[in-house]
Amino acid sequence: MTRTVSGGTLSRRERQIMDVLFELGRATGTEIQQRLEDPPSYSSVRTILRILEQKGFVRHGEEGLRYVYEPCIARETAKRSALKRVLQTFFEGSAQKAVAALLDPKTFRLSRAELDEISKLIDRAKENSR
Amino acid sequence: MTRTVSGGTLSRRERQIMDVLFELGRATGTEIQQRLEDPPSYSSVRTILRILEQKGFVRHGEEGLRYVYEPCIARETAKRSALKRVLQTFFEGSAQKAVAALLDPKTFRLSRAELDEISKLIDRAKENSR
DNA sequence: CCAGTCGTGTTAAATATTTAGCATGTTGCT
DNA sequence: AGCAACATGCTAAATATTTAACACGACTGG
Repeated sequence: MTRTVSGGTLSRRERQIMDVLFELGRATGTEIQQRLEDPPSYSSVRTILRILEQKGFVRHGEEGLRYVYEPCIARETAKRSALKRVLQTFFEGSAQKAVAALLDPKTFRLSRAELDEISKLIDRAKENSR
Repeated sequence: MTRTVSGGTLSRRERQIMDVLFELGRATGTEIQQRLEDPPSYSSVRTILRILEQKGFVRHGEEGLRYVYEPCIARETAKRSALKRVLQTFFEGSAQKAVAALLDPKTFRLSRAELDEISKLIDRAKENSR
């Protein structure tokens, strides 16, 4: 079985760090440290980064002097699997229900323009569903 | 600071168990055990349930002989905060982008009827945005 | 050139998590 | 009553995670 990032395989800190990396795309140890809650020492952050790298979730490139880290998994893939997990847990697997929640004005405010955009997407989806 | 379930406060198993509980609404130790990946002994599951209860994330009622557990946090609240987290991490905070991903036929297949339903929701949202 | 700064590698200790074992109590059945 | 089945409480050990300390090399400014 493939270890998946969104799956429960990661420890707490590991997940936090992965989240930062997905959010930023790529980041140095320092940047990551700054974004963590209850930030530990820089040294600790690097340790976990090294572990994540060993596990194959992260890779680094050298940029001048320092390392810049990024996730090994395509953002798209991670996105999808994160969504799937939320769907499974909270929306009985139904994308429709999730969309409904996203449209709920109590939670998220969408501008008129955004709503129009979404309308277009739906029309397009309807095309394809024939 | 309030400890939030969707926040990174939980350990791996704790999270897995919370996910099951959110999915099922309420469940016994045995049911939870069955749904865990790499299920540990029943005994272990109960230990973590007790910890979660101590931390205030879960409560139990006695049902006949056995305990039935459920999350302390309203499903709705948990839903919203899970969505927010995904949005923040993967969609630059944009609900629109998330909806787009949910409509992507590569990932989720929505029936014609569902698409129509969503259209209605959007129309309603447009009403409110005036 | 030399001291100071910055970044990394390695290692080991502290802490948290996860696991399971055993004692005990209740129910139901023969 | 006595036994088996099942559930919980408590406790301790095994394992994983998290943290930081120290050593070393590269670059920088005086």
